[in-house]
Amino acid sequence: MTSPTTPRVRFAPSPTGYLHVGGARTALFNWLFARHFGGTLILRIEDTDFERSSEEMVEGILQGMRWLGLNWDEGPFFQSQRLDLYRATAEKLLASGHAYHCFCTKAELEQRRAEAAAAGRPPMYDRRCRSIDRQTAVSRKAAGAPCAVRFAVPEGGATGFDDAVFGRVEFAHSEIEDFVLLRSDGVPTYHLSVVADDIDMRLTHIIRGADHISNTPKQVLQYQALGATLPVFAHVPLILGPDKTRLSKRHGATSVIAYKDMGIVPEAFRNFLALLGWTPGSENKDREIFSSDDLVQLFSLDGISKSNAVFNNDKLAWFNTEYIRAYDANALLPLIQEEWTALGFTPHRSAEDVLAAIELLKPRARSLKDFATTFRAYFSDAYDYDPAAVAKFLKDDATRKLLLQLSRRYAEAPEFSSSTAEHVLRSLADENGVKAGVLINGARVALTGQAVAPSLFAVMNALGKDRVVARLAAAESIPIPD
RNA sequence: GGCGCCAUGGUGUAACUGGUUAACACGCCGCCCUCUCAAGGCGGAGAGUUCGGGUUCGAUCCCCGAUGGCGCUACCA
Repeated sequence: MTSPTTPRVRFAPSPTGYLHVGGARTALFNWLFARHFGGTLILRIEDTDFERSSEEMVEGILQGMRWLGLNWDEGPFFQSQRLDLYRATAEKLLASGHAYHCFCTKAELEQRRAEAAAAGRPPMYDRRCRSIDRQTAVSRKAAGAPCAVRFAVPEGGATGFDDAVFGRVEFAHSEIEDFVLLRSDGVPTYHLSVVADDIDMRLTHIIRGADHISNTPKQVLQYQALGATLPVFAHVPLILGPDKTRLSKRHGATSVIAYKDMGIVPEAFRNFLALLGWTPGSENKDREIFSSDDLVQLFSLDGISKSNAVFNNDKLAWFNTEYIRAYDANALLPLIQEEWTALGFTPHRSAEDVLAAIELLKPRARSLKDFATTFRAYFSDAYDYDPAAVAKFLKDDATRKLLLQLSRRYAEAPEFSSSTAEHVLRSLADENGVKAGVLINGARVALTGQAVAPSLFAVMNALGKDRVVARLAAAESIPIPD
């Protein structure tokens, strides 16, 4: 037996230009697993499909991982730069008789597939090139005949593996076709490059999407042919859209960065994602909020569920409010600033006032976006009045007149605080036989432009005397929507 | 079509190796609080565990079948 080794895992996306939700969850699980055991996470870019890959395309993936706080220990490695390894591996398989040259052209294959389908036969490769003996194959190749390399799947029996999530899974060899390892242009297919790399990188656990379950026997066969020890496979169920079909653009955002752009806080997204297809055990069943450290400590392959999970935006939104609320105002500020600059908004208040306003508002924010949209009036004097709010609370001329009076009283008052502000307002209402609520609601719209805000006197306190006086005085000139 | 996997309220999940009024969270509804809206507090509706057979004194849990969903079925990954 070998000495106990720390796990080595990998996240191996293909470079599509962005990190999608499913990939992010796979990355997260690998990261949690590695961190839990003090292991190593390797980032590997599977870019053997040159048509669709370029080095720039990886930036989106890195960006997504950084946003989620997922760091890696080795890489990124690019498969496009490791071609020699794959060719050598194919050569080994060829030499040991586990693989053979195939001279069938793509067109021929397609035609035979069509015929098979028409005849109701399974559209598998008919293995005709398998009978060409090695000598003639080599000379045909040397003569310039283009050929691919296929794996020779054993005739009878079955190949299986013990999945850490799904348990024993087996496939009959009759169901596995002689898959291509090396294309005729010498570029490896996924089936070859994953195995060659996973062996070369000494990975101990393969944690990846369940869509790879059916591919796994093809890989197991190669491990065996190569005499390599099998890693532990752990397939993670897929993430589905609300209609229970695989999550795609149709369902809205699939890119992780799109959620950042929606004003989601990374901790919220990570927490949400972690709980999609995994539970930290029944001891923690009444808890939903887990810090990064909690997740690392609690993570285990045992908690991974076998059934696919539906991505639920409402739940994500809930996590987001929880996290925004729990954030320290100082820590929230840079995230909010990003929103501001994105919208070309500049706050006109002192750093201290900005922080105080954030403190006041964060318990009611649904998204970081709120700070740059509906909460503008707390950070700048340039804000808009929501027409619906004006129509609801500020259309009455008498109310506007009273707000003007209120403004004067505040201006004349010796001191200004939440409690004195409230006292002054209620007295004015009493004197005029008006309900305090009328003035309160009107003042809220005048001060914030919104019908919805924190407690009015807390708002006044956050705004300060001068702004309150000025904005109330301006109430009269707020346009009334038709 | 073939092969594989999965199946607990609308959603995410609990329910120790078969014995629970099937639990929690999101969402939804109502009430309280109240200056608005959230939040918060309280309460409620919503699944008898996809369906049908077994095994068992007893099945969400074990077995078989059906149905449904998903995945794979490329010289894509």
